[in-house]
Amino acid sequence: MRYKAGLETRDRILEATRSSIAEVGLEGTTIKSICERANVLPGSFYNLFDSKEQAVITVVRGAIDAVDPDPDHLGTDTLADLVEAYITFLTEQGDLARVYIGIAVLGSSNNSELRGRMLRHHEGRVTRFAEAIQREHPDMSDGELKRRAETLVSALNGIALHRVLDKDFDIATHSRALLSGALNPL
Amino acid sequence: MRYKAGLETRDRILEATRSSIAEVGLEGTTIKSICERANVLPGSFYNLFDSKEQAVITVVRGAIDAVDPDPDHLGTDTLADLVEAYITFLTEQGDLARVYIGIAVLGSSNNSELRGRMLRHHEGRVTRFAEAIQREHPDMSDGELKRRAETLVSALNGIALHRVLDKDFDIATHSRALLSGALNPL
DNA sequence: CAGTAATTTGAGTGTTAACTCTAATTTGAA
DNA sequence: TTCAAATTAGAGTTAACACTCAAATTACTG
Repeated sequence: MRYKAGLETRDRILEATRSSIAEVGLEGTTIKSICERANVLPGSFYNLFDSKEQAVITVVRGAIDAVDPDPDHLGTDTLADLVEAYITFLTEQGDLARVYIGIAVLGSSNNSELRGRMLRHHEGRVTRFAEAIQREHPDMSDGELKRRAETLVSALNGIALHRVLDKDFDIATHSRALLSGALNPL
Repeated sequence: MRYKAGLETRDRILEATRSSIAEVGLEGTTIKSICERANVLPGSFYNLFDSKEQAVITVVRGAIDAVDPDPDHLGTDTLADLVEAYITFLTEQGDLARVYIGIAVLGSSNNSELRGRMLRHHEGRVTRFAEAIQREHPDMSDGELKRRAETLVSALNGIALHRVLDKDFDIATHSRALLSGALNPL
């Protein structure tokens, strides 16, 4: 049972955790950095969360959910829709996108809970892309569908990742280039 | 001036640092983990290196150099050659490849020395790819050349990165698919 | 076979991290 | 208004980290 004050503090702590991961990464995010951003003392943090990891996982779960704008999975997306949705997520949800990329790619190695969650998420994403390709190419074999989906999802992640290093990197143009065949102009 | 014993210890420490970064990442690599792998005590480590960071940078520099099998830059590589060289590096230099991907992508955020080094390396790599594209398409504009090179390098890194999460991921097939246009079979 | 310089030892230092605990304060239902 | 439960405060604990240092040992040179 929680009072209103506790729930508000909890929200502040999660927002602080999110911004801290986005700005300084998982490694740089400490109880101290979270508490300072949230204007809270360690005792309050541990009154609401069992561990730092619990707060981090809550934030990451939110980031994973935000990647997929159609959780109901209506099955009508085109490949271009999926790519555009990813571009939109990356460009419009700054902090969450940074958390997502940071963890998807690098942070999960230590933490088996996060790692498992991210791997399952990735599997689902590849399936989603494969189904979209199949809608456009009904005769393609399952193996080929999966292979193409994997290439595309990994390549998109590579592009998203580079933005973490270079703030001005134009994600949208590069992502669309993957689909338009601009890599192989022979 | 160093005795032979010291040089051998130095090699053991660098090899230990390399394998530690490859296995448990930069964050999991501690003086203790290095010294245990190298069969050395902390005092010996600090007799040969000024800091942990110095050993790490030495290892990373080796990984960066190993990516490029033609440092003389003869200017005769085709795009396919460059992609194949990267595939070879990733598949045949297991530990170094893991170090490279780990740092290129995630580890450099804390460390400005590493970050600067990696950014310069990336720039050089994009230029290299752009020149290879130009050799095949002499009429393409500089902007377009750079854009295509950036897309390709980032996408390749995304594919390489996914192998860190999934040991069985087939880097070679997916990397070649980027060039062959198999992403966009419309 | 000195003697000196390099190397190794391993206990020790200072710092910072996550997390705990008790007491004080605030909340809100009866 | 009362009072038990929820919340907050903040000093304190434990552990792990990078790194130091004086003494013991080993490697090479003349």
